[in-house]
Amino acid sequence: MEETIFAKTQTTFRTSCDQCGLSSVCLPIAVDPEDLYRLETAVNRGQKFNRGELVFKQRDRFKSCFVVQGGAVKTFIVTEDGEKQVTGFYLPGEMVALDSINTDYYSCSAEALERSSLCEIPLDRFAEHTLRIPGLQHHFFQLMSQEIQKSQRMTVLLNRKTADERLATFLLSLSKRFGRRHMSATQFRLPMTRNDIANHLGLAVETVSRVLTRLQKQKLVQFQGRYCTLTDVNGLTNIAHAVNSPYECRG
Amino acid sequence: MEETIFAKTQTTFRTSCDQCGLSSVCLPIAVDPEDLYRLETAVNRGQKFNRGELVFKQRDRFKSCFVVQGGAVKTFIVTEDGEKQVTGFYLPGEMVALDSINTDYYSCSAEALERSSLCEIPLDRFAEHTLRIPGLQHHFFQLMSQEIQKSQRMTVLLNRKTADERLATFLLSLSKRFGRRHMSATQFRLPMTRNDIANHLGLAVETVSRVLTRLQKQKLVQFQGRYCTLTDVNGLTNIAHAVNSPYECRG
DNA sequence: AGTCTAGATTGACCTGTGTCATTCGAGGCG
DNA sequence: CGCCTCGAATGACACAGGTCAATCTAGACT
Repeated sequence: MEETIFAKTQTTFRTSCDQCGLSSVCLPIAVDPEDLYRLETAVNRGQKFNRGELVFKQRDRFKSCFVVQGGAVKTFIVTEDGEKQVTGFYLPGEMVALDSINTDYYSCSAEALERSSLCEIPLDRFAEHTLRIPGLQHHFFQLMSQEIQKSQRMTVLLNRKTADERLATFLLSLSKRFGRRHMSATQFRLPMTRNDIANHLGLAVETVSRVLTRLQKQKLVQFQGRYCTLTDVNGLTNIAHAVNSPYECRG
Repeated sequence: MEETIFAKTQTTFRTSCDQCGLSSVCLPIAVDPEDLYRLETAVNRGQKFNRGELVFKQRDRFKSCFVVQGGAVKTFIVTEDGEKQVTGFYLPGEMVALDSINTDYYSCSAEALERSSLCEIPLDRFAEHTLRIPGLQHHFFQLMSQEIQKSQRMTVLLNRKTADERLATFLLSLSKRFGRRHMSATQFRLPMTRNDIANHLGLAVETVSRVLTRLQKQKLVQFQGRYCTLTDVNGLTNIAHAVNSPYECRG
């Protein structure tokens, strides 16, 4: 039933939280069986979204965070001046909307990149939950800290890295994250378009294309359309963590 | 006693929290008088740091957040590959180290940009505090959400804006933040070097210099060394929110 | 199968911003 | 007071990556 080498995006979703396989994200919320039961009744599991559908919309009233079960999601903000900026990609096991917790409105929109399944975790009455479930608060603080740190690493990426370094970093990040969920870390399908990647990394689409073909020529990766095989993780790592600053070294 | 037009950095610090003038940051933590008393005993007020001194250091055990009372602080991270990246500047009334809450270690270092005074808010036993003070958790979640959103705006800035737009945005941000604290929003001293600005905005120092003189020639700002006078806020706003993307429009 | 469209690739060219090198100015100190 | 150092400003030049334009590819639909 499992698909071949490439990470499958639409799997059969389990009906109980403790079998979901994403326990490291949600289950710390529920430490004892009673909590687990409450969690299961509170959480709205396995909502499906088609490619292009919005999971939530910037400026809508904040209601829930979402955990990706299958598929993939991108978040983006639209700035005052109408610029669209992809702020993140979310893969199975990752939680979306942490940036909006305890604010009144969603601070970004989230859109399914392919047919996806998400768990909705209602957090509008967050305070009550935390009183009931002791570990919950700590867990969410941790998730939010990570989100800040992720965003700061992004800042470094954009500030200090060349196009090649950005893309190597990006591919390795996907690899690591797929790997964490027991999917292949070296062979996967990119759920997003080159355009999304370019936007996210602050590059032109053309540059993304050029760099990817260049990395391919260097035998570091191989592409067949969206399908991606990392053939030399070390090589990529070397590029990603280039010892020096963007402009004074290359090669 | 008040200094002239320029925001004073070393003021006489009050001894009680409710007179501190930063109430919007700290006092939501303490909603009733008893809480206030607890807060005053818990918080370590008015610690002084000289220019260049570290308030806390990346990878040190996380202990406290800090609120800037007077002066200014920069935070920076050092990446695996030895790059230094200034992640933020913190002015009076702003809280530092939110990105480290509920993590084991500080995720960045904080350094005083001039002689500064900070309030230390011990949060290592954060969970107990939140049980005792109901509003505390909500308040901190809010602060952290803001921090994430700030970081995301930074991403947009770095991704989509030219050097001119970045600097206009930067100056306006300082202006707004000084203004919030009842300091002049149009005349202030930059507490950081051009180098810090350049690093933070992902530019070369030379570019910062050139752009600042350019903005000066356009009569939008005026500089005397670190002293800065915004002479045309609207003009700056126009540049900061340039209607189109960096490269297809200029002027 | 044939058509359509959105996404991806590739080449030619251009420009914003980085690098290098030099000069200038101001604050700290013997 | 002059020396020293660090930060800032400015000019000459180089190049990474953007723009424009054309072509190719692969699903989606009739």
